[in-house]
Amino acid sequence: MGLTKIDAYSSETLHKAAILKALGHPARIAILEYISKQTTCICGEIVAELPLSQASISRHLSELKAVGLIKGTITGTSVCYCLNQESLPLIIQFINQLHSPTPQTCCP
Amino acid sequence: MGLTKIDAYSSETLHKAAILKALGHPARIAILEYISKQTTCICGEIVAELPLSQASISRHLSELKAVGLIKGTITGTSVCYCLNQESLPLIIQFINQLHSPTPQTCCP
DNA sequence: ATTATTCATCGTAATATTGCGATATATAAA
DNA sequence: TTTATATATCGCAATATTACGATGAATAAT
Repeated sequence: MGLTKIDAYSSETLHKAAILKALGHPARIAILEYISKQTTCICGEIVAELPLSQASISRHLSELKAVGLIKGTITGTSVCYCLNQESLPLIIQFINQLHSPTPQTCCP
Repeated sequence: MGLTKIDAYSSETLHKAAILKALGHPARIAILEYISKQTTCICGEIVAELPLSQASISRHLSELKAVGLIKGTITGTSVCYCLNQESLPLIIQFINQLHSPTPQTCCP
């Protein structure tokens, strides 16, 4: 995060920022969209979906897992991933707070 | 963005990632929340709101403006900022796509 | 037991981000 | 015109991110 002064913000602000930062990369968006399209969890098919190395995909998955956006379960030699729905309401609430139905009328 | 392979993704994926990345910093979240709390646009009060230098705030504002999250209008010597509601539906749709009402039942 | 498969982690190079002081720019006020 | 005020931009140093090959760890298959 560069030289961010993290002690200047509330823990909730930091939490939201961490999740949104994890969402802010095209590979991770592609991963999440792929997972969300499936009806069951995904076991070891993600590397084939994106033009990134296995090491890079694993890193992105671990970032998504670190902020709680996905859950992973080991089954045999592969790992099954699915979305963690519980992580989303915080972000939905934040975006909705910004998306007012009565926008400010100044700033033409 | 480090060494991101941007040519591997659709422009819509890149667009979403850019907006979410802009949202993924606590200072920018604090700025947006402050702006959203006001009923009118904000003219030159943001620097006083956060413990960052004027240069740093200006940089964050320009990043938010670059991805279309806010609009700025020059009035005299100050600049008035307000949210750009048009930028939000893309993100709302993305999050809603993830937030399925019937979550996957595997991955205990 | 050995080998194959799957995923995680380490180490490294290239690039991006963050924050700040200093400075530029532009309007307002005197 | 000069001065004050407000915001933007430059240049820098510190740190973070991204991607990959190589390697490690753990289970499955032979």
